[in-house]
Amino acid sequence: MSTQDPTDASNQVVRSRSDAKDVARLAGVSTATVSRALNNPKSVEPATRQLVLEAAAKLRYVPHGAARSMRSRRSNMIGAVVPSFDYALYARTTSALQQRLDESGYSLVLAEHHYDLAVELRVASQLIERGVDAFVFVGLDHDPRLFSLLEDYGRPYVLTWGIDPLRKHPSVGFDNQAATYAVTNHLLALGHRRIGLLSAYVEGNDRARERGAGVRRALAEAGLELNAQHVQYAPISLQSAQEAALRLLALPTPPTAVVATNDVFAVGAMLACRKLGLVIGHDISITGVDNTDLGATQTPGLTSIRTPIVEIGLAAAEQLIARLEQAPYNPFQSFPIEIVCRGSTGSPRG
Amino acid sequence: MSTQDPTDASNQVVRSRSDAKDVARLAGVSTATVSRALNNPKSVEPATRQLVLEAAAKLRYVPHGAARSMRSRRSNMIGAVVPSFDYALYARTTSALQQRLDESGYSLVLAEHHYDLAVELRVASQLIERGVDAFVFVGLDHDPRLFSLLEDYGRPYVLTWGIDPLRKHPSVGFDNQAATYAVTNHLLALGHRRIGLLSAYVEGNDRARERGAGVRRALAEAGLELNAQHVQYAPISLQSAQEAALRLLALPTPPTAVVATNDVFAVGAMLACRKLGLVIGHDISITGVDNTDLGATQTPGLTSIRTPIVEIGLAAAEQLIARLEQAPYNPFQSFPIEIVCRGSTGSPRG
DNA sequence: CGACTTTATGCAATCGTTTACATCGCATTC
DNA sequence: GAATGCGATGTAAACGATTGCATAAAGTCG
Repeated sequence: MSTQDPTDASNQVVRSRSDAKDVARLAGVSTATVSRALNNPKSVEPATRQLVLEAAAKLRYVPHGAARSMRSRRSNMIGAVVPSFDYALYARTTSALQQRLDESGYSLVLAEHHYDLAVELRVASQLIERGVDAFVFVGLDHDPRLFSLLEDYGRPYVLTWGIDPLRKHPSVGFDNQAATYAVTNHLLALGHRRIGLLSAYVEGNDRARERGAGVRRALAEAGLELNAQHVQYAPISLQSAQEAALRLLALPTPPTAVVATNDVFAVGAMLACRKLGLVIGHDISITGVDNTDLGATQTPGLTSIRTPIVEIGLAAAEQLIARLEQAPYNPFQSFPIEIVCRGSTGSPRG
Repeated sequence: MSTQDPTDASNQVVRSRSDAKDVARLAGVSTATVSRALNNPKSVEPATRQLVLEAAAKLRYVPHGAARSMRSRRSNMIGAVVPSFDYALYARTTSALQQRLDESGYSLVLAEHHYDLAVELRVASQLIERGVDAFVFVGLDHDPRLFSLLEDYGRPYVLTWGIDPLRKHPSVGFDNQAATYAVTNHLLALGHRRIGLLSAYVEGNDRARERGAGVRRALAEAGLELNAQHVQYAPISLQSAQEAALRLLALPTPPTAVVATNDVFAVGAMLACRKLGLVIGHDISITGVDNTDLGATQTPGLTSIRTPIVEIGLAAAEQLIARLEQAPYNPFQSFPIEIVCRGSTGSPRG
């Protein structure tokens, strides 16, 4: 447990890195046998295998992955390209992904693109250079050249947080439109008629676009429509969400309810309301999407949609592992979502 | 922007991966020149360089990283081993780390150990196998064999979120003890005498240990001591923090203030208080550490300590890049912290 | 018991770069 | 104008595994 141990007994053992040749020599076999004993145990005599394992352990042998992947054309690394994971959602999904990959001996290489599809293309190319065997991307919107690249280099991939409606690209996620459709209907049922939308920029972001569409569809079905003034876009941060919400609330006839396309925006809106002295759930209703701790712990609690944050990570990992190991897999997986009602929504005043 | 583009014009160009030999042929030079043109531009004639770059672009050449790292013994990958990044803090630090690394052409390989130092050792070995050039670890507590391994394989590393008091291991962070020392003094100044501690398990977690020590030191200097009953340990999650806080509050003489070793615990405690109908900031005071959005957006806002979450990631990246590029670097970097007072703290009742 | 199969192992080529060394031409200097 | 040096380029040998093929030993069968 301690950080220090200057007299570590292991000093007497090997100091510098040893290779397969060293192990082979110590075990009295060829490097071919070392390789087989380590990677394909049943292809060598159990006794030989034992010898090799002992030699490897004694020499603290760590195989040279670059050499392996050069020859075997497999690196056992998976690349994940996310918009940003200084964002609880993607961090959780990625964490689940990493855990599942680790169980099967894969490592995760990570890159962010900060909602810039050109950057996404660049980092994906970089990850191909690093030799990753397969990719996880977020969302359905991508530069077409990304798919060319993946095809050229024969890298399997899976899109997450949405299902490709054309069933062209393997994807795991849920129905983003249904999420906001559900909360909007909830607000309509409570009697709201002037509903605002607080959204992420939709350029290159299908999730935001679909979530906006869910609101519009619900309103349309109620014979209403989304007033252009009642829509505000912002970058994903509490600060800018708060500012956007303030703009919304400063209108001559502000909305009585605000649908935010995610919990961060919703909490930003809550901050704005508190600043203006509005009582959330009475003077104004607010909903989020993703049901994060951030929203759930607010006072009052944020009405939101539980999305399959962890499930997406696990399913993506499983699909890619199956594909890499030539096992059967389900290319399209959609998870259910569910509304979680809390105090941030109520009937409009008067 | 669209996901689909079946008639992508790029179809007519190269389909499968091309290597340096192809580029050399097209440019009319040797592979050595290709390599030099790409990696060490000033060592070739500008005109030649141009030729190579054009050929590379035309063929959509992506170098084979494994081959490169095999020969050059450099992979341009950095490994980060964190306890968990389904935890806002580490996710933010890692995000900052990734961005800074990306700027300099490095990729980030990520692993989690979930507070198990044996797992940490295992994944570190796995990352060495993947060929990472250097490592970032969280905290000062590690298995001594981890350091042997790093030494054997000559991999530079930096510890984060704390400064090695013995100045043995390069480290960037801040004084964890000072954080809780500051909030405890704040509470003492407000008149609190019965102060409780809500902490993560300290085994293998120097941050938690130091933060506990900060409370004890502040109390000792005030002639008080931490009642053993007033200390509760829990895994890092809102749910378990809430449960631990309820145990604390159920005591015959519960503390009038609770110091939590991080914001998640603090917010868990707030949930517990709300459940019991206690008015936070009046009936009871609560403090956190790390000044996260989660705490800042609570009602009332959580008094906390701003810690250098992003700075740590940037400094770690810069240190490692400097070391890998033989530039001068500062192995020990300590950042200041500062108390942020909000409504969750006030004078004790009566 | 001989021919044929199966199994375990070794030999050596191979993956795609980088880089030490050799070479060549050209400019500089006396 | 010969000697020298230097910069740009090519040649070919690495880097350390995996794996196709060859081989030897052991097992199977009529």
